[in-house]
Amino acid sequence: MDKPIRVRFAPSPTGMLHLGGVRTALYDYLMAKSTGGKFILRIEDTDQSRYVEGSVENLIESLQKLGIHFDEGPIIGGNYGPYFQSQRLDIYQGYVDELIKKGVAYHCFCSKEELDQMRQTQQENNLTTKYNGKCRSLTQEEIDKKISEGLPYVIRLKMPENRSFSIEDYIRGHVEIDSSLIDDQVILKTDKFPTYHLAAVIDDHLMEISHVLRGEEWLPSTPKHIFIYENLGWTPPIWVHLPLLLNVDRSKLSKRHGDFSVDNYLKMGYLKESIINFVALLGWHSADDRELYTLEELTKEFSLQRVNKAGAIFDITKLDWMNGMYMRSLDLGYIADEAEKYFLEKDFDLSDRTKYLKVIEDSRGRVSTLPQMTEHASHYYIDLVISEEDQLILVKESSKAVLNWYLNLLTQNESLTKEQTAEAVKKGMVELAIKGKDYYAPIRIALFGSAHGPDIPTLIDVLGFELTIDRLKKALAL
RNA sequence: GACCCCUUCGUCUAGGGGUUAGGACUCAAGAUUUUCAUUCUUGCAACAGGGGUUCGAAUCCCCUAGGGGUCGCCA
Repeated sequence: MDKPIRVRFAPSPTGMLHLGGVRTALYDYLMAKSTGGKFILRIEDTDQSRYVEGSVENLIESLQKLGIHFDEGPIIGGNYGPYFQSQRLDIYQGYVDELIKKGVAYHCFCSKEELDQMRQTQQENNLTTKYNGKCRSLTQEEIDKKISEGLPYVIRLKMPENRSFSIEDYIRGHVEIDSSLIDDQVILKTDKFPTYHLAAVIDDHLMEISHVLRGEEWLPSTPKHIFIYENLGWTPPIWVHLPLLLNVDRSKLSKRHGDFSVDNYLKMGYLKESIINFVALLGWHSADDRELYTLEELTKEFSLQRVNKAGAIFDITKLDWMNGMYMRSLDLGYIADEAEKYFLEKDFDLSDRTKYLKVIEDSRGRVSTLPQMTEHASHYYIDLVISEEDQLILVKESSKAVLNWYLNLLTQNESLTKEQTAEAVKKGMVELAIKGKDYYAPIRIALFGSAHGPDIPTLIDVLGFELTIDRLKKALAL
């Protein structure tokens, strides 16, 4: 029997959770859920200089908002904690000592200036930039002396010279990388914090991670990780290097090209349902033609085998379509609740919940995001602004006849159902002997402020008896 | 520059030796609707190029090209 499936999402707290992270976290989550495994959140805060205040909170909140819940991690804890790497420093130190003892890691006292110089020279001579191994064979005496002098140092991995590392990647298959190309990676920094390479390996092992899902950008450094596993006597996890999410110009999704944070997309009025669904489809697809999935349905359908190799461009056009689909198909009350803050921002009076629900029902079929509804809905909530062109239509004799007919209808029938109104609309056309545009345009302009818009029964139904009459009178008064 | 990864419509993708290369988004046209939106129908649009292997290649192999990633005491 295979080991239980345990996957982890391990972001560094350097900013808001962005869509690329969501995709990784989502695949982690789906993988765990679909196999009865565990999904772990681990915070990789080993670089204090890049730490951004509030980002851990944002990461957790964003995942929660999207419904991607983790089984172990910050706040909720678990049997493999702590889940902040900054709280695991002692653990790393022990393994660093072990690696040094084994002779596969060493002290390096080279200064930043020296290293910069070295890199520059290498670049000028078109050589691979790599540590030159100056401190590789320092004697114990030399090391002790430098340490006692208080010289700062780092610990580097002593990569073997002539061997080849084989990576068996779940998605990419067999990848071979020659050790001579790999740098003597710093694994412990001057400040005694580990670098990613050390901390991730140790934690993944200690937390019994079975599959490491991460972006493809990690593939080139995987040999370093394998080397550490080997020398600590551990079995590496199954590597799963996910294709990258790309900007429209095909470069790696980055902040430079826009704000791809979850917060931002939520703020722009995209539903969590469509964000999840859309992001899931960036790199994964079922064998059939299906594209619409709830998170729960994804857990049933998702499989790592069907994840693509090529990077996927994040194109918002399809997200817009998908969001529109969810706007129309999800529960009306839910959409109304989600949209409420955008309506409140516009100072619309939502005290009449029934009316609000009708407004939402009419609006949601016409747009692709939550806030876009407010524009259409404004015709129901604020005083109409009728264009000069439309005013010319309203003052025509036939138009007045139409408006009067409706005014008469409404004053005589205070409570018409939509169906009854629909019948009345047809009757009015016959009685007045006015057809088509001449009949519909004036009434729609009077009630909605535009010749284009919802059908008349809907208009009257949403506006309600009083407001309809009020608008009719105002139009007649022009 | 070196190394690694990738390559089917503009975009997301299905297909993995024999298919009229399928779907979705976008766009266009038409239908429905009093109008707008929705919805429906149809259309435009792709196997990066060149060599092999094979009776047969989008599919397997090689080369080339293009794109991306990595080359930090960042992750």
